[in-house]
Amino acid sequence: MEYLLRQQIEKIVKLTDDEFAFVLTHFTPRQFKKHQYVVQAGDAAPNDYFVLKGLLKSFYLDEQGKMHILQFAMEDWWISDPQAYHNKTVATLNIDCLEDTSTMYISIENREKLCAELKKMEYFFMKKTTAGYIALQRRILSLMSQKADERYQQFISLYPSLLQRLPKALVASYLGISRETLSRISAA
Amino acid sequence: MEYLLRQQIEKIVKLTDDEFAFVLTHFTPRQFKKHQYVVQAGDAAPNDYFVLKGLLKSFYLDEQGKMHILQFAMEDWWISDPQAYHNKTVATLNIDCLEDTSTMYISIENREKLCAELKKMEYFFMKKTTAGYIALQRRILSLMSQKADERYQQFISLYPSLLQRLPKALVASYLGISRETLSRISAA
DNA sequence: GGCTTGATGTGATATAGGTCACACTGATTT
DNA sequence: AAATCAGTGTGACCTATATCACATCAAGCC
Repeated sequence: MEYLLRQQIEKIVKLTDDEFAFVLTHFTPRQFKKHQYVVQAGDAAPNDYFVLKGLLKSFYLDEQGKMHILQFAMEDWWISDPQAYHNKTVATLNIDCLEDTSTMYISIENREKLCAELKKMEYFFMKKTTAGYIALQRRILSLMSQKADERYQQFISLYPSLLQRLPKALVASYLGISRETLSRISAA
Repeated sequence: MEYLLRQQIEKIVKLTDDEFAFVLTHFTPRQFKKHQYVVQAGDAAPNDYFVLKGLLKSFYLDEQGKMHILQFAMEDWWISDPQAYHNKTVATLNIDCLEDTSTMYISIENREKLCAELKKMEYFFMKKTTAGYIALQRRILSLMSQKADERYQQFISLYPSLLQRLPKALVASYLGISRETLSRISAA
């Protein structure tokens, strides 16, 4: 299934077979079961996971124990606690699986090595991070300028396939609204 | 004043005098006056500005003409419309000056060249973008999990120096709350 | 088959924050 | 000196959304 990873990388930089084989040596496969935690707040979180199959969420638990979903990740997406990962600190986020999940992860050490050894990969990660930055900025604008129902409509059009695999309560949490409000919105 | 730029870069990668001179050839100085626009929604926005002196804001105008501030930038900060910049599309954001400001900008073409020619700089931009990504994620969490007054307190402790240079109405817009609400909060 | 659990809907009520309107102060402009 | 304008405060009222409580339905489990 690693071809998924190669495919994604090659959307940005072309690799020879040897190069890809080299890239692969920096990754480790790992499986998780539904409900299993990949990252727990308070623990180290030195890995960035590329999803081959399955579905996960990353979330923050506030002081009142309320859950706020930052991200979902399904096939072909990446997920981590970026702060813990890049700054090599302890996680503030949690990541768990909504379905049985199969991943390939790269540790921050391996990533640094890989980037140093194969500049194409540094370029790849650069592009990926930049795209992520732009997406986050859009999300901030959406939180600031749109009403609950507009954000929901936007979610539907952006992620139709995700929608079908997620309970509505989780979509609500991602959108920053309550379960009940989302229920009333989607009824209308 | 270019030493400010060198100083910032060298927090992440060390440069020889020659290397920095080379880096500098990719930048262009430019001054703006208070109220002047640096980027206007609808126009191209192919430059990323490093602020030597002054203060700017980037903002989005929604359909109702309401302003939503995404970012401020003062000395030692960078500002652009990242989407327009990296994807070479037309701007959706506006950037204008709150004070007379002096910048050095790098066009996206020059940045690509520079990164290709001097891998240290690619590494520098990578670090900068990653840090930005993490900051945006924190802001999303803050918008989702904190009340207006908590967000304001956080802003005060994060950016005490900015606070003094900004009218409260702009701080309110950045925090995603109304002028009036901020006034009542800061009174309490 | 009965039972727990997860997902969803919906009514009643509460509230944070928005909106509108107006007042006051200091600058800046003419 | 008068006049405009930017920044700020504050009262009255409105509304989107949260919260609480309960009902329903389906699915997996003993």
